[in-house]
Parts: sequence; C-alpha cells; structure tokens
Amino acid sequence: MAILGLLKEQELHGYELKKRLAEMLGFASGVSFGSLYPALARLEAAGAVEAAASGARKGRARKVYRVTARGEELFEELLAAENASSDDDRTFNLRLAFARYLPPDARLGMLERRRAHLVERLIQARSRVKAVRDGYARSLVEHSREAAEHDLSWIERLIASERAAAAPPSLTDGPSLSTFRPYQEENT
Amino acid sequence: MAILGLLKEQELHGYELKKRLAEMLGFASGVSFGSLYPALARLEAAGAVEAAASGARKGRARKVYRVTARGEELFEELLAAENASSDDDRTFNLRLAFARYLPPDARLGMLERRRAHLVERLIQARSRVKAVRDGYARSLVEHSREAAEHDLSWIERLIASERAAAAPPSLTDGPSLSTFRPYQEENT
DNA sequence: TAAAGCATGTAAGAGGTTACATGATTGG
DNA sequence: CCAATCATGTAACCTCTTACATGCTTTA
Repeated sequence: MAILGLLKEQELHGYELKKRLAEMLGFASGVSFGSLYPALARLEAAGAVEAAASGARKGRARKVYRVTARGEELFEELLAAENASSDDDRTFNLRLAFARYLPPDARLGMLERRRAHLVERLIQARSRVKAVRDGYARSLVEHSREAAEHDLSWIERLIASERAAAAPPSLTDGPSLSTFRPYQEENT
Repeated sequence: MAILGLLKEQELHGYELKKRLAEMLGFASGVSFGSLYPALARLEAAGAVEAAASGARKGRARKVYRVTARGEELFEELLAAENASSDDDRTFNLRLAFARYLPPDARLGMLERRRAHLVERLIQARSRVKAVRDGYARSLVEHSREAAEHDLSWIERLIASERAAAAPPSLTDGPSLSTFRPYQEENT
C-alpha cells in the first residue's frame, strides 16, 4: 500500500522509493532492499505497477515504476479495507497518511474504528495500572496509559475537525454531530 | 527473553504462559501458539528450560516448564545485550519490564541508550514537522513529535530517579549526577 | 584512480501467522 | 451430553532480514 501510494503521486525507481518510505514511516522502519525489490516484482507480476522507459544507462538501468489502473484499484481496496489487521499502529499511521484518497465517510469510519480501538486499549491500560503495584513494570504501564490517553484525545480532535469540515453549510444541524461523544471515564 | 523472564518467577506451562505474555505485552501483541510452542521446544533443545513433572493427566499432559542454570545465563545475556535490535520500542519495553534483574549500572546504561535513541527520534520528528505543510500527514508528524517529547521526558524522569536511588548516601556528591543533562532544544 | 554512493537483484535462514489435528476437562 | 475451554502440537505459507553479487556514476 505504501509503495502504491507513493507511486500514485510520482513515478519512482526502487532506490528512491526506499528513501521516501524511510522518511515517510519515520523511525522504526524503512524497508530493506531484500524486502522492497521482491515486493516491487510481486506488484509488477500482479499488474499493479509497470516499469516506465528505463533511463538511458547501460547495464542494470534503473527501472522507473508507475501505477496502472489495476494498481489504483488495488490501492483503494487496501486503503478502504476494514479488516482486523488495520488495528495495529503501523497500519493505521500508513492509512492516515493516505487518508486524503478516501471518501469522507470512509475516512470518518476509519477514524472511529481507531478511536474504538484506543478506548479499548486505554481501558486495558487502566486495569493494568491497578494491577501492577510498583517497580519498572509499574512505570511502564503508567506511561502506556498516558500514551493511550494522549493518542485518544488526538484522534478525537481529528474526528471533530473532520465532522466540522464535513458539515460546514449549516451551523445548527445537530444530528450529524450528536453521534459523537468524546470518551469519558465512568469511574474516577 | 520474555518466556525466560516469566518462567524465572514461576513455573508455567505453555497455555498459561501465552496468557501471561498477552497481558504483559499488553495491546499489540500476544504470541500465537504456532509461535510459542516451537519457541519453547527450541529453548528446551538448547537446554535453557526443562519440563518439570507433568501433571497427572492422561493423553497429552500439560508440560510445566522451569528455567535451568543455562537458561538463567541466556536470560542475563539477552537482557544485557547492547545490540542494535534493542532500539525498537517493543524490545525496550520488554527489557524495562525485567530491568530489576539488571545490575544498577547496566540498567542506567540501558536507559541512557534509550534516551539517546529518543532524542534522535525527536530531532527527526521536528524536522518532519517543518517539512510537511498540511493534511493528514501533517497531523501525523505533529502527533509523533508530541509522542516523542512525552516519551523522552518520561525516560528522563526514570533516569533521574534511578540516579537518586543509586547515590543516596551523600546529598552533595556532584560527579555522578553532573553527567546527565535533560534534552533541551537549541533553536526555538 | 580510488572511495563513496547509486542501483538492482538473489539466497539462505529465521521466525511469525493461520489453519488444522487431537484429545481432556469442566459447566450448564 | 454437548459446548466451551483447556492444552499441545504440526504444516503450509509468507515475509522479513542479512549477506552477498554485480556494476555504474560521481567526487575528492
């Protein structure tokens, strides 16, 4: 999905693609060549990308890839997928980076699913905070609870601004906004 | 390492181990049986763990594992390892959870390496914030910068309390404390 | 001209996931 | 007694990483 998304914006060859992926995924990532080239080969075999005219170099010329119509379809599919694998952080971040390609409702759905996931995570983190008395593990669970709270409020801000952007014509139409309620703990 | 660390505290069989691992690693984890049992078999083959007397069940009795002397050694090695793979979040969290088994200086070293890693991450995040103008990607990099700041200050608090605990006898011995300086940005 | 970086690719090996297979035990 | 849960394992498959192989291009 990352490859297709990047190629969608601009034709690129593998080496350049690797650099873009590294800065896009930021820390904790960057694919290796042994992962990237086979992936490109698979995508080409599947007809999702094609190599444009190779530069006028001798020997192993660099292959500039471009997304095909089939590739666009595949990208939409991957981006819109509501499967369970979209639950992990890495996948969500990647999806959000390409969220502009999603229709507004699908985008909102993605954010809400993420929010639900984070609420669960927060609940879990809180129960672990109660369970672990002290030591490094305690510090760890407290920090992960704070991180979860932080993530959650971030997502809620995103959702709010998304809704605001989705329904700008009228300033007094309650229904579309009334569905969303920020997470509030019941027992404090 | 996680398996050895848990078994070090208490003899357990695979199924129970899986549950403990799931709650220990919290969200974003929990090993599958297809991963756990082969891992246990590898550890047993390596002489790091051994099966205690199996419960009095017929058929496939459950195997209660216990750490051997060799296993203790292996655990120490894995825990103390200063290799590059200790840079990722998952590994660090796992290590911190078992940090009580490390000698104070190694523990401090681990925290400092983590801090250095987070400082780098923060610098990277800040440069990306400058690079990305707007859209979802912008929101993403801003959030990851905030997360990095949060993580960093958490680690610095941990380091501070570690140092405070390491040198309690004298209240005025500068040297051991003077080495550490919280991260402050130079250009704001 | 030698080193560093650009550029593409393959091979071996490790480890993980899902799905399958098997059987015991407990609770409604 | 039937379903769920406990409990252990195997097999097929997939993808990643590391290390290797190859050769061009730029720069000190």
